[in-house]
Amino acid sequence: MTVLEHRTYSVSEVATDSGVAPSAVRFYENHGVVTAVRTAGNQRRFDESAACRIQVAKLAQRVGLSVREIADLFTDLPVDPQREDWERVAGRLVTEVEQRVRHLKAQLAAMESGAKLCEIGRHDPAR
Amino acid sequence: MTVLEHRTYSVSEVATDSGVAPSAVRFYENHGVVTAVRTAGNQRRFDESAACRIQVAKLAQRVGLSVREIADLFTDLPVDPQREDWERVAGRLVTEVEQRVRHLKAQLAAMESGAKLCEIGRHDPAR
DNA sequence: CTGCAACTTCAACATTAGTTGAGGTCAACG
DNA sequence: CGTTGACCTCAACTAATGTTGAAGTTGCAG
Repeated sequence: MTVLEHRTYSVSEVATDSGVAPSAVRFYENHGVVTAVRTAGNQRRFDESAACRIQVAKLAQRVGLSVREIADLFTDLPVDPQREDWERVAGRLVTEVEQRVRHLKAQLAAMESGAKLCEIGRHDPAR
Repeated sequence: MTVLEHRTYSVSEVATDSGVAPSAVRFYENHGVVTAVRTAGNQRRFDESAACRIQVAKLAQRVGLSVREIADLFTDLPVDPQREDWERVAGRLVTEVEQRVRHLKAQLAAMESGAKLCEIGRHDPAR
């Protein structure tokens, strides 16, 4: 039973596949969103999941996560992640975002029902 | 029937009431998140809604809106906004965010069901 | 092999979202 | 009416998220 070596991808391939610039791919590697191995000549080689990570990263940024938070989210994504690994990460991402949306809604609701429309937890007496 | 002049607030009052630094209050005024009138001596005076706008702005940033987008969201908030004005703005904010979350979920779902776990709309032939 | 497109690093630049500090003015308490 | 804390503007700085360009290296097609 051979260990089938999946093919690798260069910076520009990952860039094309994920829809970002090559410079962004390098940036994401520097910040732990994707990881790469190096060739003998020091060039980056990514696995299949790299483009996927970057696509997810762009989606996550759009709903308020920082690059740091995204890298943290991916820390327990194994090399060659399987569907269930992606499902777990996607689930955690959605949970986090839904929590932020719940917080948003709760605060908005509190403000709308506040006496002066917007005195959430303030009420400093002397004024 | 007198036009009851609601009291005004200084930069540091708005800062305290909204939980940000005075420098941020000035920044938000420069970027159209809040508006101010000026005293004879050129000092900013805000209405009650200023602290509220900033609180909403911080919530909105947390779910991915830029300062520009937030200022745009507030453009049709009248002076001395009433509950229904806030409800309209809050509704638009929530709608926008929920749209982003729907997009996130849809893309994640598409990626999870994709053949190679992550080839959403790419499939370039020659490779 | 050779040549050239794509790669490397590094530093500088751009933009967004603020903060800090200098130098000067205002307002309001006593 | 004077003092003093809060205000004003402006410029410079920070940090995050990238992009651009210079100078040099690699890898692959022919």
